[in-house]
Amino acid sequence: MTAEHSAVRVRIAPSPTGPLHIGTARTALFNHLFARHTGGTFVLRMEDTDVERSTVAFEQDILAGLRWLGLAWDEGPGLPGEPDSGPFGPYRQMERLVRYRQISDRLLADDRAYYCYCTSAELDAERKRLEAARLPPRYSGRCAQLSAAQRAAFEAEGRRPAIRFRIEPGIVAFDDLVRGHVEIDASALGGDLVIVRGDGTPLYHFCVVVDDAAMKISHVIRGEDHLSNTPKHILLFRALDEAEPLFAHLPLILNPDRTKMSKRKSQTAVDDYIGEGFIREGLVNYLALLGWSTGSEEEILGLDEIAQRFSLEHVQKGGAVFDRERLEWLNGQWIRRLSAPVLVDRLRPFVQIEATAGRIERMPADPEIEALVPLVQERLPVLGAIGHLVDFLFVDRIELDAALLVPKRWDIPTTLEGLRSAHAAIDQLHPDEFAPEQLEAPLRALAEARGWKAGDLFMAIRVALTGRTATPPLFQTLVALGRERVLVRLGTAIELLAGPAGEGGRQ
RNA sequence: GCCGCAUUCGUCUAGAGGCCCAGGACACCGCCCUCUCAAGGCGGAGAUCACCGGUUCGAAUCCGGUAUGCGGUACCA
Repeated sequence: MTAEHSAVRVRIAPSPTGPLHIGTARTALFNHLFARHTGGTFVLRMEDTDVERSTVAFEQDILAGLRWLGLAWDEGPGLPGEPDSGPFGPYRQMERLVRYRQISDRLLADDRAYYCYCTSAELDAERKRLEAARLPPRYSGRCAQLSAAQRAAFEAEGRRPAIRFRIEPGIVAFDDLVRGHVEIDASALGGDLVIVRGDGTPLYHFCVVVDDAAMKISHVIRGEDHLSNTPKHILLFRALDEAEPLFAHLPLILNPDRTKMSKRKSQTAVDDYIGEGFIREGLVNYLALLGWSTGSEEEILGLDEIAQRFSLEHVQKGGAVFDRERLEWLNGQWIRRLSAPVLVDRLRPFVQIEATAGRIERMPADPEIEALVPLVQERLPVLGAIGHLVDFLFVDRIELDAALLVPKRWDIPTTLEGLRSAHAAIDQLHPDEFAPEQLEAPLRALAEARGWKAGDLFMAIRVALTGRTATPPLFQTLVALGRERVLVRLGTAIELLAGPAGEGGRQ
């Protein structure tokens, strides 16, 4: 890091043509980390020049998602109706049109660019012809030297010209901060590059350079899919007489089949992960470790710790397959680290969803959710799993499967006896004795007196109370249910087993 | 097709000439703990470091080639 040069300025430049993508989030993260580590500035710029596909809803989604992840930007667009923040605004490209116009005019005046009157039909035909001849597609340059008369003729036809930037022959080289020295022959770039559409709107390769220059971006940290485009950008920086930034191309995040991660094959929307109950700590930790490592064996790290350790030298070169299982594990690690009040906050919306969907009969109050924390905290890979874990606490009637009620080593008569004696034992307890420790002793004693394995008795009770064989610890569950409901549910289970479908029905 | 980049256990990765017949983590299997499920602890299996050749006393690490994969090649970003 050369500290004597101008300060580090990095950016994330998403396109509001879809919801926040996991890949965009990761690129934003790396930029943010680099800025934090170097004391630099993190800029957010919306690349909304694809008017057809850009929407304000997507823009909002992206901003909200980045904020949710904790990736605050130092400069960027403001909320609707609010001013942008930062001295290099505006930070939405569609609000910077005059600038692009000025620059393209200048390029035109310097003859670094020219008007091209080819229609897309003509261009398509040309491309097809080249492909048929097994030649690389490339613009012929037939508008490169038009006379004023020729231009006038095209104009008279009503053709709206695009603007093309002249790609001069030569080798373009740069030193990528993660890949090292890269050289590309400009002749492989496909000919002169369209920088402004026929309708006057500027194109990505042009805007990105104009803006990175205007916003004094020092390091362009982006996905590897832009590596091959970098020479175009460098040529543009030179034509504009602007200093080239340093480049760092991050490895791609991959589908399981090792192609670039896509909506078709993977879950790519950050919203969907949020909706499942991934928490920001888990997602950030996981994303940071996709293509980067500390160089040591540390792996459970918070954003600040990651920022301290971050460096581009430890960025991996090869693509990384997105591994949901590892994400879930990391997420669970972070859920376990949350304090009870924070976990209650994070859990509340997910409990609400269960209530709204009618899977539980009412929305529990905060103290009730907090009481759940010890039962669920180490059993949640994602917050959305809360429903299935504790729904039996919030419904009047549970579904009981008589077959499930009978523990593996037991038969129906034994189960009935077990449940009846458990009912009696619990019935004898004073309501104010209803605590985990006070429940366990008598029930264990009961099992021992009858010569049962405690586990079998407990399992019968568990299923009678919850309908399930896998639950939080039994005695905590009993307490959470409360004495009355415990007795009622034991009674219901006994009836079910003693009824026609139960006793005598099986075994 | 052309151009570029990449390649260490199934997956994420450590490794920057001898410490590596390759370490950690997820997933998997087993054991322990244990009222179930988790969590946790311990252990196991899993990579001829893509391949071939070279440099070197010595290569996963350096060089060359090959293969495979991926990315780019738009008046998308």
